[in-house]
Amino acid sequence: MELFSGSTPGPQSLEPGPGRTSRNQYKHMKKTSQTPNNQPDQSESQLLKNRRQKIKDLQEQQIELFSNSFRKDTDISPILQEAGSLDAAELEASPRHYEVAGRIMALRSFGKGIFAHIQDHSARIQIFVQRDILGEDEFKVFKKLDVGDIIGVHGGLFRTKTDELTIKAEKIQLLTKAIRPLPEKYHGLKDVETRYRQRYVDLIVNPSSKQIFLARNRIIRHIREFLDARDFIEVETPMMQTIPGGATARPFNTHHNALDMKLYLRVAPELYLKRLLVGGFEKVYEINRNFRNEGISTQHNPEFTMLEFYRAYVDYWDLMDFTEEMISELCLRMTGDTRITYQGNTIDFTPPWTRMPFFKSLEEIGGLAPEDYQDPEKAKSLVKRLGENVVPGEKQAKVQAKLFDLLVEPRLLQPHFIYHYPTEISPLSRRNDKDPAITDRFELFVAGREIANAFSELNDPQDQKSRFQEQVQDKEAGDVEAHYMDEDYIRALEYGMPPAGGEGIGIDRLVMLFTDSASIREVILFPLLRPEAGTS
RNA sequence: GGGCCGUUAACUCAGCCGGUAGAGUAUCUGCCUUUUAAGCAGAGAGUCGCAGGUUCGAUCCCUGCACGGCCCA
Repeated sequence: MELFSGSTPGPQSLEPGPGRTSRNQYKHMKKTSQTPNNQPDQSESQLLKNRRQKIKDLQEQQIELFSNSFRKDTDISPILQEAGSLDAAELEASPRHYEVAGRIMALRSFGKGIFAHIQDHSARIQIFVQRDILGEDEFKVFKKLDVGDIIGVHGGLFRTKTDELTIKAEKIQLLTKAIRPLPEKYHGLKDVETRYRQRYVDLIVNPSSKQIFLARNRIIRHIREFLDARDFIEVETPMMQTIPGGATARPFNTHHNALDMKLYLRVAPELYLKRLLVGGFEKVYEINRNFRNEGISTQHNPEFTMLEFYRAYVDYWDLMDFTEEMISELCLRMTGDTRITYQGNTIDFTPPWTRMPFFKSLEEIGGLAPEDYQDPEKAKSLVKRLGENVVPGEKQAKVQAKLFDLLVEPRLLQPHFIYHYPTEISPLSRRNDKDPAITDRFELFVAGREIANAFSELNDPQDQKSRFQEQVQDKEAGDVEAHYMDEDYIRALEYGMPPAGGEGIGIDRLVMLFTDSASIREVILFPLLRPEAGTS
């Protein structure tokens, strides 16, 4: 009640009358450009014109349009929980009063009584506004408000004839006037482009969209808890790097003016996290953005979020167990089960998951005979026949990886660890002790896509140097994704990096799985889009 | 980069064989104090993505471009 008693400055309610902030004062306030401009604009839609006229009317009645003097005493959700079991008589016997705030999402006017729904971050509740309770003047002002406006409401709880918990408004204060109308209440906002460009509107009107980002938050929180509980240290390493490394990918270029220095946005944090292993951290992780200068698709956004973690004194086999535990536990905490439904398919994360060597998968899942992928000419012609290009001079392992991408990856619906990738395409992985042509590396596939990439780390500086040199040759031969030489990283390894396992998990793709989203853009708040015509 | 599809009122969508555009919601006016996609009566609202072409006439047919979606690379 104190809020409405006049102890705080400024207009306290919709009651017309002298207020502290007059229209003229408005002009001198900061953010003037954000206050409504009442100049009629010929090109503007009729709806916006109506709103501006309404705003002018409200201002003439000294109604503050953007008041920040209201303090709510509860979210809406607790009200619904507390009173959910109380019937109409119980509520009448012991009236409960609340101060709530939220956005008007629906209005049903009956002349002298108006029903509205207001929505805050927690829930939605109905309010009932009556002329005889609010008073004639204040009621008249409320009738001018629109769906989309944000208001503070003081009132007592009751149940309507249809048994809906409703706040009978005794005071109402306008907190934010909306100038633009919200999309239609029934169909909502469907246009995909508008949903991505104007995510703020999407989040207001599409609860399912909001749920995706709440789920994303829970997923990341669970991962942090999982790692923190196992004594991992979260760190932040450079996102602007002088030598981009840690992944075969094309970087974004940028420039530091004061240092007049070329910089790259990182494609991975890997080499820095391993420097930390050299420095004595034995369990580190980072959850942050990577940037890769490549095409955009339902699976790729140029900036995306990756978890990378490194642990000394474990190998890739240990990491498979660790990954099974982390993701099956995550699944259990997200859904109460170790299975999910993704795009109509049931995916079962119950451990253990299938583990299969890379070349074996080409045979068993890809249906190839050994000579199909071992014979360079056969492999190349097969790739071409499947519709993919072969770059002249491309390494055999790259061709084999393409065969894998075409024939195996799309078929890996259930979780699969594919391990022992060729050394040629794994420049940072430890060689297998028995066969130096393959590495102690695996990738995790779920729903036909790569979710994780992990390996026993290469800590032999000489071997690492020669692998970098090979990459540099590839780069000189025109491979824009090949690694750069990183002398400082070699120097770090020369001080001695403990044997370790490291893994990267694509957070966006994980979120896609647990929110049943077909496109990565559904799980990124503001996905990259080309500039809208006329806005840049 | 290629193929297919889309772009019509603020939102969701119709629009037939080419004859200068409709509905619902929203908005505005009036009525209505327990509704909930409230209701009833009336009204206003459009650069049919942009630019060309064909045609007496183009939202519609053709070409190019922009943005988006899906698939392929």
